[in-house]
Amino acid sequence: MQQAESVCSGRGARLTKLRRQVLELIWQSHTPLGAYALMDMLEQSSDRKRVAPPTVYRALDFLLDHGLIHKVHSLNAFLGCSHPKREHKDALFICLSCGFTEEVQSKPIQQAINLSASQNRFTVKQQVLEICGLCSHCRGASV
Amino acid sequence: MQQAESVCSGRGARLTKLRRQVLELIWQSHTPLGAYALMDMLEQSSDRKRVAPPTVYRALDFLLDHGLIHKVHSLNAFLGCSHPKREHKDALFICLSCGFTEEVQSKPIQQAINLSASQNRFTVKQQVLEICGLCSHCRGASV
DNA sequence: CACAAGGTGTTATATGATAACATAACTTTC
DNA sequence: GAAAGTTATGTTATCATATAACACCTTGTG
Repeated sequence: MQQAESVCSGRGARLTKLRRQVLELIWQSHTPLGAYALMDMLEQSSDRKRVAPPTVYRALDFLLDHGLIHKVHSLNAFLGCSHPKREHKDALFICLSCGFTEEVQSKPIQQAINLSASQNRFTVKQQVLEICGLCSHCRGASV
Repeated sequence: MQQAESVCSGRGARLTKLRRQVLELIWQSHTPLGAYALMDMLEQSSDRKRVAPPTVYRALDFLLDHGLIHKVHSLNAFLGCSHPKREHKDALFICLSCGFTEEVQSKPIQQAINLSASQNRFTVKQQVLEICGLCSHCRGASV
């Protein structure tokens, strides 16, 4: 969370109360959160009355822009980024059982993707790699 | 399309008129189609009057289950699968300019992902790899 | 034919996301 | 510290994506 502060102040971006609250909620959950769930949680957990969708989406856009969260496309949900400072592309391992989601950086994966892209003469702008399955915890237990 | 027939009959699945129409529409487009676009196209292109969302989503679910189409999560859209017979996991290269989307199988990518999964003691059920950028055509032209 | 299973139709509604415009809060600059 | 400008948030409406629940029809089977 202090990281977030420093990232923002480092670029003159304002981590306002709303944005901070949204970021905290996302961080407190170790499973990805949808925008409407966030709206519910904001309503519950604070002085604030219910915010409308644009409000929360703007906060999310801000956090996305500054690399403080990721969007999980296969869930339409949002997740705190574990290393907001470095520029990075990484894989998300998403447990279908407990929802726990881990962000992993892998050079081999990245190299293989870059290789495949160049073989297809393709210029990569963005990539989404989301791997759903069972985490080490849940694959032992029967689900 | 004959492939689709054989896949279905091979497992006693019924490729009904509706399902066939949806599949044909998806195949005729070389860019991914959204569910509501499909509903519009069904209305236009056939005897049929406008179908409701559940109808088209059920057809899509059927086609997904049988591996005849893929869902492109980053676009919330659907795309014909190029090799419905073989079991496969692959990468989608999606051109942001022309929308052309190509399904690519890459052993190095798959090996790297499997390696990373096993290092994280993670059992993979499904994976989504979507790479957005510019195709060989569009990256020459200014966009 | 009667029945069961599977498929489709229909209505309503949840969830995800954005456009357009109004108001409020914070920063400069003077 | 007030005026002006910028950035953030509130509000209303609306579009897009997706599913739940239930009704009806179709098809295959005994």
